[in-house]
Amino acid sequence: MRYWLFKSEPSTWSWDDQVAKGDAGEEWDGVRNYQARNFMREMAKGDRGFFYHSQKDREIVGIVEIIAEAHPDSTTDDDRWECVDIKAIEPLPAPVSLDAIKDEPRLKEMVLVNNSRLSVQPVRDEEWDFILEMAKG
DNA sequence: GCCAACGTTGGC
DNA sequence: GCCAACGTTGGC
Repeated sequence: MRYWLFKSEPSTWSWDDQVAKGDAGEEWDGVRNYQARNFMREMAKGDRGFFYHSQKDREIVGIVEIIAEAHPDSTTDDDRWECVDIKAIEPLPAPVSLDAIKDEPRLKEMVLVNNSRLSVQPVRDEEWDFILEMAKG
């Protein structure tokens, strides 16, 4: 299983919105960036991802699971753009902030730190485990 | 609210 | 196919 990170501005689509969709989940649509799309094409059903609130909050708030692999994005007729479906699994015991991640030398290679504008990104196994430890406090 | 970084678009 | 212009994202 691989790990990922999904970034969303909470005023547009928040963790609470995602939770409200339940097991039915929701398309991660609206991505118009090739790098992000390519990562979504690599995702497999059952992979997991962090749900990150950008802008005002800047913290990882929950865990999601990929429930449908890449398919055409229903919000556009442009067939270049695809998306996966994800569902909320559980919130983190405590959110892990961008500041905390940046303060942690073991996470300095994270895409989140080095390419802040990429909205869908891979997370290494060791990064995933370490962030979960941080969330447990 | 500003601005740096970056990706995309389109003219040539 | 290059590159300038432009638009968008997101941290600060």
